[in-house]
Amino acid sequence: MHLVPLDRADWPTIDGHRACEAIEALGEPGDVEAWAARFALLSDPHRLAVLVCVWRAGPISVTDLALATGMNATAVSQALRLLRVAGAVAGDRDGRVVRYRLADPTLDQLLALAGGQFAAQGPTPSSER
Amino acid sequence: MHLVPLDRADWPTIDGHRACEAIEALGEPGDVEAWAARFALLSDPHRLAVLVCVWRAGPISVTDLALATGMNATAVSQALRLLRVAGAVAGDRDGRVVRYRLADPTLDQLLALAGGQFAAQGPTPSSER
DNA sequence: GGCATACCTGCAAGACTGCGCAGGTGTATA
DNA sequence: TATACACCTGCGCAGTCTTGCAGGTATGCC
Repeated sequence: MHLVPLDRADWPTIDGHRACEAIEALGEPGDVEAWAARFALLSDPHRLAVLVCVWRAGPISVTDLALATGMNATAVSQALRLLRVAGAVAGDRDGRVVRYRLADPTLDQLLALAGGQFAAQGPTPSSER
Repeated sequence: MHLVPLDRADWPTIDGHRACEAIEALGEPGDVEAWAARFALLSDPHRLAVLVCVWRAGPISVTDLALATGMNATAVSQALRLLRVAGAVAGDRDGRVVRYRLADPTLDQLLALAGGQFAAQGPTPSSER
């Protein structure tokens, strides 16, 4: 059960089988990188704030997001661009207003896991909206 | 229901109530930042790889982590330092070997959510270990 | 048609982060 | 006691990311 690549075959080891389990756990290299990219999307406080607002406050405009987060409208737009190209959010144009909504179901689960601790503890008006 | 801070009271808005909902969703400012920090921990592919290995391959040494991930042992140690001060992992010394294990239960859930798609699809040895 | 509004897009400055090297600490072995 | 090993810790460099400004595009209203 030697999953160790040939170029690392002579590297030192403590528990060889543990290393093999670890390699197995990593699966395809691309998978870890893809998830790291997804987490990177949530790693900036401002961007995460925007995303939480989009998640909980439904389809919402850039202007209102700026008001809610206290950010510059340009910064909000910039953050949304990243989220958009990553497929996290999608915008629907309504006249000259663009309202953004969550587009990635997995992100919904992720935010729910976090939101269970920082959003639901607040004065939730009526269940889960 | 005006949750808008006074210094933003004159900012433009599209749907005022949406902005209020968004502010409500954010809760305490510190909460969002705390979660952003948590996500930032998982945002680096190498660090995430280390964390996944620790998560799935149980208590494992720095040397074996380096072998599994293909990283320099110093880089692994560096990554572990960040994870350690953040409370994500903890190390148990056994002679001159230090074996690391997951220390944050919330991270376990987070990784399970991601792992359900990149780790469990591989040849899972025996259920969930 | 002309103007104001809502939003998007380059560009450059600044800050931040991760990596590798060199050196140090603690532990087991001869 | 002396040596080898596993790991940890400052330091400097390179790469990346975030931000703000200036300018552009698209839409609605007069």
